[in-house]
Amino acid sequence: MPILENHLLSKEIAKACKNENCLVHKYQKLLLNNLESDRTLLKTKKGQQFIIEGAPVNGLFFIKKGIVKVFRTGINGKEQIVRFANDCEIIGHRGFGTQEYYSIGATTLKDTELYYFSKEYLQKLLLDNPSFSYDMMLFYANELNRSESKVKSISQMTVRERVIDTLLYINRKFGELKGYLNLPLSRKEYADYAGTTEEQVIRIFSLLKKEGLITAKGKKIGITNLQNLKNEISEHNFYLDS
DNA sequence: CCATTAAATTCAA
DNA sequence: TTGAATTTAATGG
Repeated sequence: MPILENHLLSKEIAKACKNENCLVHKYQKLLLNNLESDRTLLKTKKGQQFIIEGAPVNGLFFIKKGIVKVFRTGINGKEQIVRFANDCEIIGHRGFGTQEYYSIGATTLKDTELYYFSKEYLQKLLLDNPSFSYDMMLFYANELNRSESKVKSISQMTVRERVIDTLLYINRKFGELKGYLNLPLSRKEYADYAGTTEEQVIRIFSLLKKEGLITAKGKKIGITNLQNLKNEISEHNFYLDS
């Protein structure tokens, strides 16, 4: 790859990602500027599904820029959203090791650019590069932690608490933009993450509005009393940053 | 869970 | 930029 192109690519990444822990950022020379680098850049439009449950695993996705929801479909056909992911996150890692098929699906929530690395190439990198392997291991450990917390939250919290927890998660992860959560989600998506139904979410939102804890204009949700929301779930405060 | 109405979002002219 | 068409929210049974 020509030097100039490398340089532009690096600058582009540095701009897209200011997170020091971002693996693509940290290992960009290894991942992107390597001669043997086996990657493709995938440009998807909003609402596009790029991982289908049950499809064979050939590699791993890194989000270059955008937002993605990762979900699993239950027996009843109900969608359980596992997590939301934005810039620099890894998608599809569960199927990476021994698994042959994806156990999750992933859909973009806005126009998103993804890097796709082949399994073979990443395996080579992991074998050759201890530091990269270590960071990947930390990532997996953290993911495991997170998913265990989530199991707890779904089994021990009330519906109202889970909805509040979801709001706080979105707030933590995506922040606010002029008074509203910086990610428009449908009530159904809140429900799918909180493990409840659309109607429950709508009713709880109405209550929270009456109580002056949140405001809502369509898909734009504003948190007006963050502290009180936190207080309600404080006895369960096992959520780790994610 | 479903039906109805209100509201918001999208899309194309 | 508008408003008609479509999708989504909210409520009550």
